[in-house]
Amino acid sequence: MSGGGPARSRELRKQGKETLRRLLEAAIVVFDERGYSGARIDDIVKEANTSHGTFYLYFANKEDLFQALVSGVTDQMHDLAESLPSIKASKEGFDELREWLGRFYDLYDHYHPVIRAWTDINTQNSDMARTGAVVLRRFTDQLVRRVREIHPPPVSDPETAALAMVSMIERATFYAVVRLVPVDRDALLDNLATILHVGLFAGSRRRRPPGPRR
Amino acid sequence: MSGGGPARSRELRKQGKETLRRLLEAAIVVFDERGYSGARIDDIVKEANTSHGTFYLYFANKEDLFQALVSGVTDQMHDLAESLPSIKASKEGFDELREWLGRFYDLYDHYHPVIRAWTDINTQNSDMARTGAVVLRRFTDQLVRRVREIHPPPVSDPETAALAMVSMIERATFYAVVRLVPVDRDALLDNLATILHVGLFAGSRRRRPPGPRR
Amino acid sequence: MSGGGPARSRELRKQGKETLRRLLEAAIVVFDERGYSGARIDDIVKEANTSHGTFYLYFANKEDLFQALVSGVTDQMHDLAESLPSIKASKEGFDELREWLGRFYDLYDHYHPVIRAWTDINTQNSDMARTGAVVLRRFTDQLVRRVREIHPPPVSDPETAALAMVSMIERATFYAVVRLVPVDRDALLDNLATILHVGLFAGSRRRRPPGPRR
Amino acid sequence: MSGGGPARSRELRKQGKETLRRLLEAAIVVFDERGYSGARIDDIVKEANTSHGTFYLYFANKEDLFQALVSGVTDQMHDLAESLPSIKASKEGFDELREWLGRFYDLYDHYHPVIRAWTDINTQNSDMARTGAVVLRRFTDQLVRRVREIHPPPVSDPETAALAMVSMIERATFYAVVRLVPVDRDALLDNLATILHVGLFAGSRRRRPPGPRR
DNA sequence: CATGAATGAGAATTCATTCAT
DNA sequence: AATGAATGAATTCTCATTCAT
Repeated sequence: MSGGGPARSRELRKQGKETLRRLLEAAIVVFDERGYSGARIDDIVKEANTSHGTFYLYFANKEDLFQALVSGVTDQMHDLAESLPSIKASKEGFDELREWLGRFYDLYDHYHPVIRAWTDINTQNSDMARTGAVVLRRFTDQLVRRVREIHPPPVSDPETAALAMVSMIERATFYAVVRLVPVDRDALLDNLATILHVGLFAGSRRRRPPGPRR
Repeated sequence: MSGGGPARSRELRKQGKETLRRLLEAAIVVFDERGYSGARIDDIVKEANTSHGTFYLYFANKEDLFQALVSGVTDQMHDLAESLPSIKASKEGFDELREWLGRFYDLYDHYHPVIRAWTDINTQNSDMARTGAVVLRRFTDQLVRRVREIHPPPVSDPETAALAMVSMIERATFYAVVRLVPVDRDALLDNLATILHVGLFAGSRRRRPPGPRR
Repeated sequence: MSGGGPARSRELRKQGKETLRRLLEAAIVVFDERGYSGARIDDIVKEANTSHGTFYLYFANKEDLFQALVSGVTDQMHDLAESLPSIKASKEGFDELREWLGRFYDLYDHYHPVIRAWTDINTQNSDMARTGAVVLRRFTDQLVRRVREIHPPPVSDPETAALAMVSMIERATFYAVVRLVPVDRDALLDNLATILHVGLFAGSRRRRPPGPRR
Repeated sequence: MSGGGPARSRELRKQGKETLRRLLEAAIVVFDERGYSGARIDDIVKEANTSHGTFYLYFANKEDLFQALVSGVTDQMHDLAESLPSIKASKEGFDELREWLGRFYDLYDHYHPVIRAWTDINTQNSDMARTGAVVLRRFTDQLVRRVREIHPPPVSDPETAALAMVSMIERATFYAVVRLVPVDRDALLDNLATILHVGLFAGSRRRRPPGPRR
């Protein structure tokens, strides 16, 4: 993950890279504790064990740091969307789906403070909101593609169905990750995978796919 | 919707009630534009066409105002959760479900700036987060109750299934309301209702329920 | 003299006007003591007996305050330029010229900290520099007009001659006002008036105009 | 021009001298763009293509660098003042005067950012202001000497007349050099020389000295 | 000699809240 | 009941200077 404005214009040596990394990780921690707008630069540098002035060597301001984090998350989200496999009716298909959901969960788990703040930065016309829409789009588009591969077509409107599925995955993961509901990772993933798999193949199969482990 | 701290202890005449109402509505507008922590008292009083000093005649501070808004939303959310009807397999059952989703949508549409700000107030240990969890709980509990009424049982784990459904409804509505995806109210509601209805009755019915209008 | 950005958008009552005036006068004092860039907002508000926050009620920042001062000076400079009388060869003409120089001196005396900073704010492309050029232009233009009224023409190139005269007046006044040379007001004014008057009428008169008082 | 504090105590090799020279020239450029207090060490080292740390190898701080520049200018100004020739009524006298003004112009042209910054350092009691007064004094004293050589005495008060002349020369040159007025070097110098020469010899001559070339 | 990194004191700015009218 | 003015604590940001390599 690369630095913000000021850092982008300089060549960073080993020490510089390390400091940059520390600042980015510290920001995630502080955003988690206090939210984006509640986070003070001061909190971040303390968490990163560095000084106030150093912060501004790497980022123009808090938003610049946030941008750097967001663009990192965005990249990984895009890769993840790309890697959504074809969804097969078989047990193997179920397992692949569940495994993919697991990777989504883990990414979300690490970056949820950033993702959360992202949603909160209410700037209709900013390109931050635009970026968010693009990420969402990548997930739904890829899911639409996978749904279209299924015969017979499980739904009449794959576009909206995909949006609904992504909504479900995203928010349920969010609730779990921020502990707003007391559900553990495996239980959630089993259930999500089951609901999705059943929903997509209920019309063509008699029996349920392998149920959740617990 | 009632006033905050200072206002609570006073009897409000007609003029006072009007000012209070203007402040609350202004706050929603400003929270929409700038988020909770980005909203300055100054913005709110300007939007409400009143003065700085007047604000503190009605609210102890910004959080007090926010509490007033949240408790209004919370009450309405609870009423709405309560009103979720038994879900029947019939065409009538579908219509009732869709109608209920419509009421959810409209409530969300008006208050989304408040709901959004809710997460902005990140402080894990505040009772604001607690309140959010309670609202979520009410929805899932009520939905679990309705799912349990269905025979044969459509899912093996009604608790997690309900969580997934609520997640889907909430987030898809959010995406639509804040225009992060270009879908209109009716199209979204038709599709959500269909997905939920099919999901709950697919096992016991041969044919799809009435499809979306468009 | 009117206020800066923030103050311009509000109606000021008596108390507000008084505070604004105090801030502007305080700024002149502080600019004199420490120069423009050396002046801290803190110094200014202390001199004005008000608080830090109050400053920003009237001005967006130091430059905004400076702009307000400059535009005040500019207006008075323009009026002064306008009031340069026709220059007559007579004793009365000499007296009128000297009186006008006296008004220039007094204006400069009060505002020299502002004028000085103005010159220092080296911003080739800013409109501040532009404004300075305009003021200079007004003086030279008016002087050219007055020189052209004289017969026979005392100089072959009135444009550059006027520039030279204005340069002399401005800088000599500056040296005197900031005490870089030990010359008092009356002595300087007598001499300047004499030099100018002789320069313009030497060709047509035999005798010197009434000499300086000392 | 010699280096500042730290550099003074060291013997500089070829590379060192080159770096020192680059820093001094860079400072002039940056002072021109941003003024003295607006100039950051960072700007200067970037302009000089060197690093932050290197700056402090040659100068103790920004003021030290400035002192080095000022003392260079001061020396050259003193030499220039010394070199003001006796002013003769003849065509040759006019040419010598104009040539001297040309040297003043060129010196001013190169160092005007330094001269300008000089006033930016406002602190009345600093010896920097003292130095400025001394330079001014040298010019006026030398001019007084030259005026006293002229018979019959062209003015009754040579002291103030000299001050007025120096004021005119300095400020007109300044206006021209910083492009506040659109006049080119030769035109300005012709006119200045003419005005001075006529002023000093008008009483004893019938005809104008050779007019400006354009 | 040279450099990138780090530092922290100092200055600017914001904004919730109080107050006098 | 309403308001304009004032306040100052909290925060952001800048930049001269030092340091380790």
